[in-house]
Amino acid sequence: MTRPRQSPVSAGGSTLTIGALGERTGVTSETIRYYERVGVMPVPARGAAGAAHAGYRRYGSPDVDRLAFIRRARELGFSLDEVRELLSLADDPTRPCAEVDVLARAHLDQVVAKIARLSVLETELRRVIGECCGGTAVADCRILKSLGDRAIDRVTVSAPRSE
Amino acid sequence: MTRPRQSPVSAGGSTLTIGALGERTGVTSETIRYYERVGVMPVPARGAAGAAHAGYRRYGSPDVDRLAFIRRARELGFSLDEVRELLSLADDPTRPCAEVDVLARAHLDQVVAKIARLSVLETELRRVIGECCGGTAVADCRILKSLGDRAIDRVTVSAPRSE
DNA sequence: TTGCACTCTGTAGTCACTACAGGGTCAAGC
DNA sequence: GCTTGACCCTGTAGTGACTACAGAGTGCAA
Repeated sequence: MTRPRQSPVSAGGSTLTIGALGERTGVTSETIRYYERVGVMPVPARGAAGAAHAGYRRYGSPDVDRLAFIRRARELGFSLDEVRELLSLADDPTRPCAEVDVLARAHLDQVVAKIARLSVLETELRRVIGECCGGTAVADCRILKSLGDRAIDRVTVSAPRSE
Repeated sequence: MTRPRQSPVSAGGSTLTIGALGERTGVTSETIRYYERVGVMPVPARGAAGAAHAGYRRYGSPDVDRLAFIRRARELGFSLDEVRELLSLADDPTRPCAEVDVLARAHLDQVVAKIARLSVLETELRRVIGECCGGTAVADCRILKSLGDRAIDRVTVSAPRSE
């Protein structure tokens, strides 16, 4: 948590260590290495043997941009697969913009569907909580009784995992 | 998908195979075994050696009830840890109902928070999509440009993983 | 006897990280 | 020169809630 030493690469320099890159983008070093491993971040150059910080990853401003892009897409809820797709679209400026639009709209649909499912859930939970009579023992607990019911069958909640 | 043979245990019988239990509750055999492994479903009796279906798991109606309870709680978005807690509450009828209420309310809070985060995300996505000018090449794509921005910094979206 | 549906165990994969172990590299302070 | 401590390296394993598969056994009908 404390920050007694500056990152080994100067703040304004064009080459950044993984930690400095992480600081600029709000991503941890471990996550950056993970992104490299799964191929959304490129394999970077390394400090030469004998030079300062030999073997350390070296990043430049295109990497900052790319990582910021990834982070923002992730914040918007795109999966890493979708991010990969967006990046490959961005890398080839001749491809049609419509592809991006399709991706974004599909994602929006997912978000809207997720909100709808959660809203059903909220209503259901409020109903279940509202039934609590304040009894002292769970033997009479209406919440548990309600969970034992098939009451939710009334609404269409499909896969619970993607809630 | 086809169903040419009936489950080996008669539909009205008191002992069910794992497949029959799954049919009644909409849970796959693999998931039921998983629930057993992680301790939310009890270790069931088995068919005796020499008897029919030796070694097969045998379930009764309490198991149907328990699994239905689990499934419904999962549909309401409770984690398996929370389900375990709910079940242990239900198993001891002398414990106070308030504990269940606390669990359900905490969960409701999470659901409400999740909806709020997703709604921010929806707005943001709609804005981003609305910016698409219908250009032909991604070189001019405003969606991609917008993803390159720091525009979302205006809103508070924290961990993307729990979206 | 063959085929098929179902069951068994055990292991590995999914997603997007996160956490660690066990080591190397540097700079500052004593 | 030595220690301390911040940072970096690789590789592996863990998370939650399943899902998928391999390779084997069981039982019934044609």
